[in-house]
Amino acid sequence: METPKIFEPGKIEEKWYAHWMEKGYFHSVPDNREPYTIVIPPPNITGVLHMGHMLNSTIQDVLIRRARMLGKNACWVPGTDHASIATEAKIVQKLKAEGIQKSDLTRDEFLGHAFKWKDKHGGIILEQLKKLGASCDWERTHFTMDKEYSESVVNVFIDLFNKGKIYRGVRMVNWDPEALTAVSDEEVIYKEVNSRLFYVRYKIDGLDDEWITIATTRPETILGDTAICVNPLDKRFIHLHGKSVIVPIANRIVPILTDDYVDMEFGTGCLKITPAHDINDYEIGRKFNLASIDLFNENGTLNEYGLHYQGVDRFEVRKLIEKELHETGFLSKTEDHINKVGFSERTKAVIEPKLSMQWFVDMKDLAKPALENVMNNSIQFYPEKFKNTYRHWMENVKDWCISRQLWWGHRIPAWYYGEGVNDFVVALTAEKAASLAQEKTGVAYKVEALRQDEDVLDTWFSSWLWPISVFNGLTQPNNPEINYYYPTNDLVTGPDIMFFWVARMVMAGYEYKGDMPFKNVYYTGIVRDKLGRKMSKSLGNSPDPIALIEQYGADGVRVGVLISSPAGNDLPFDTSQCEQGRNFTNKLWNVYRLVSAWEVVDFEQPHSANLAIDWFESKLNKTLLEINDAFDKFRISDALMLTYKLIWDDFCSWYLEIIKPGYEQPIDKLSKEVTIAFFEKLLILVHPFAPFITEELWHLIGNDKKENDIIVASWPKAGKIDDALLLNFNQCEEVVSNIRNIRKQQNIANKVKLALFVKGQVNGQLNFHSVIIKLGNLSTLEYINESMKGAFSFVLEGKEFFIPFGEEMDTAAEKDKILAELEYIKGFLKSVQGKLSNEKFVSSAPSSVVESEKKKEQDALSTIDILTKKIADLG
RNA sequence: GGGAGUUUAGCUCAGCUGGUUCAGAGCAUCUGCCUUACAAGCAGAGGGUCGGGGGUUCGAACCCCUCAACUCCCA
Repeated sequence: METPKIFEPGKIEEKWYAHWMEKGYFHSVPDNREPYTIVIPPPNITGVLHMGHMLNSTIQDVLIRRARMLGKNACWVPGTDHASIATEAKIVQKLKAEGIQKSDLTRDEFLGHAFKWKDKHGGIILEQLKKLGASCDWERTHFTMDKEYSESVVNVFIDLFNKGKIYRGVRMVNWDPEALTAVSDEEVIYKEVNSRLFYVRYKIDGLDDEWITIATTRPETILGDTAICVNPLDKRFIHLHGKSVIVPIANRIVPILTDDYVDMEFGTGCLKITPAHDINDYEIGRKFNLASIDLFNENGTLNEYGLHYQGVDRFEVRKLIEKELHETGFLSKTEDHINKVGFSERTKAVIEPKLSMQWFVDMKDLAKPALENVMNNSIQFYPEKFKNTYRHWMENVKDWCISRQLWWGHRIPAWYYGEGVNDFVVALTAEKAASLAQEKTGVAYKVEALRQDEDVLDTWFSSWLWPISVFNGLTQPNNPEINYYYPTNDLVTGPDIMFFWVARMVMAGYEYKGDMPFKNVYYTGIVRDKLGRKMSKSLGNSPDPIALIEQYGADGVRVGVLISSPAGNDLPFDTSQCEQGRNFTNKLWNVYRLVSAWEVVDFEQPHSANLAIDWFESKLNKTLLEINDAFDKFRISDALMLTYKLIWDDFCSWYLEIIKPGYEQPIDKLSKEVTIAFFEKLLILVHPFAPFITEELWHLIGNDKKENDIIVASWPKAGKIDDALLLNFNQCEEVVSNIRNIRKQQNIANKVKLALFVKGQVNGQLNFHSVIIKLGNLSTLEYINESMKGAFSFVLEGKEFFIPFGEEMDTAAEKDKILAELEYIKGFLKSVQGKLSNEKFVSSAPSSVVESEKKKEQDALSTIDILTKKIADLG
């Protein structure tokens, strides 16, 4: 059967993935090899593969596959994250569509629905990763709510509580009125929005017709005002110090305070204080011991303090109250104003600062080793610039609000036995809690009398244990696996979760293992569309990765995604890159087509082939060192590009063109064998990037019998590099290019054989004489002592090359060309001589630099000489 | 408001300690070729005051100052 001209990836991907799985190549168990471990950033259980995962996972797979080939015990641990808010929202939505309200369900009923859903639809994304070729150890797939994992999470909570690092208290938190839960500072996204500034008049109490005007963006919170504040230095208000005002609508009397927090320049210089609904007001409230009036219900509507607005949504109230203030004469004016508003990362709802009882982690001590070990490069960031961002966050780290008013997640192991603020204990089970409660109070409590905290923990409170818990390092400390695989090697993730996840894993690592969780962190960029927008589901600008794989092949997409994605830089993605990737796989395919079609006959190897083999061996070795170096520096795109060019340019365009026998000619045995050996090495180098086609070709070129697969082949070791040879070949390439150029300019068909004469070759032949004859399609290559008239010519390295004219020839054009060249060289000479005649340059520059300038001068002079003669010869 | 980063060819990016690795790569473009591995290809070519201005230096894409634009992080 004839080999198709075009590689068809769809036919082989599934076959090889199944084969790899069957052979258990992805599975790792501890042995005496060096471990190489990556834990996947666990995608949300509800997630589907998007371009970000694609980039991220491809990089991880490249690293894992190369490590495997380097003989390391490669282990890539996959899994999913329960993603409490996102998943709960999804389940609630799904139930709603079925006519079920969450509020109608008990906690257990709800969780029953959730788990049922998870079992059915969860983990689609892991199946999608398989299509990409991800060589994860699927036997190690973890889920952050697995039994043992959950135990770790809860135990860590208990431990930190017992160490005094977790506390419970009333604090100002970020409230998401849509998800009805508190969220952490990191989950709030601030955005500039066009809003309005309302100027509202408050009457001074006890004075006749004296008013003070405040400016606010949130008039609906007026009902919760408990003070007015001015800057003590503000002369405009000195006469009002110590007075009180009457809050409009609420008709409450509140004091006028002075504090230098107030910016005299902003608005009217007079600030209303609503301690329950603004973090800064809250601080002032604490300072002056103000009452705080919480106006809002959990869903963002007003409560009984909202008076006649009770039950109305906060944004609706803003409109209504504007109207009321206007009608009653309290509103003096409004202005357009741009301010920053916090939005929930998950639900996009406007965050409401709200006082509430929550659980917090005290971060100060945890942050110390985490900061130190990144700053001293024990943990290395790629690119390094992210160290700055990391340091800034760590140095200003705030306590972490970890309780969420949700059901989907790890329930907080706190048990309440009374109504007092401190009437609780923290324990793994109700039984233990009962005995602890008894210890604490001296009273015996029945298990049934205890109420467990209703809240669950922030998702990241489980994710931060990921590198430890996937090896059961907390439930079974010092088990052989954790001791072998931890610390892991590389973490590949986006900079957007540096604080959510990376920083906290580092903290947990030092707290619970006394060691870093990973050695290197590679931050990928954000995948953007052509217009520079972040690819997202809501914008609908993200291509479906699976459709891309079907169109271009997994290998093509992998190459396309990596071909221009330096660490930390955004990846502007365009499908044309996948096209390039696909073309590359097709190129590989055609190497096979060519080589496999060669018929072997036992005859002496042509000289040109012999030369080409020596040259390519050096070239391959040299490039291999460069590729390894690029990998060591996590310059993955560079490593790919080096591989790409080695194959496309050096191997295909030069090496194979030299080796290739003429049409229907056989090849000598040795050349074919060596060529296949080269091809095998090249396939190994491409394998991490394009696993499927390389496995297919590996078998097609004869490894089928040997019972081995490329996935476990050894990464080549670089052998000898002959630099002189490489240099000589460069000259050969230039000669050939010049010949081709003359052909092109003179419209000489490729089939027409040309004669080439060289002047200035003193001893023997040109390097690569036979190669030049073959690639230049020459009838003859001869050496002469005198310049030749009536010939095209070019100059390289002081040697003159001549190609005699055919019948007709455009001398004028040839002369113009030489004149232009002459002009350029003369300009060049002038600049070189300018340098050399500069006293200061000659005396201060290093002698090597001066020498090289002198050589340039000599070369230029002799070239000018040659060109001038040529022009004379042309007449 | 505070901090970090970026600005080099049409696009995406390399460019190390200031000097022959110095103005590069890939893609795109243009021009020839359906040359028996590949037109998803081959061969050639043209593209840049290295964001603007100033300075240091014998010498600056690289160091310093300044202005501008963009991106990200934090409040």
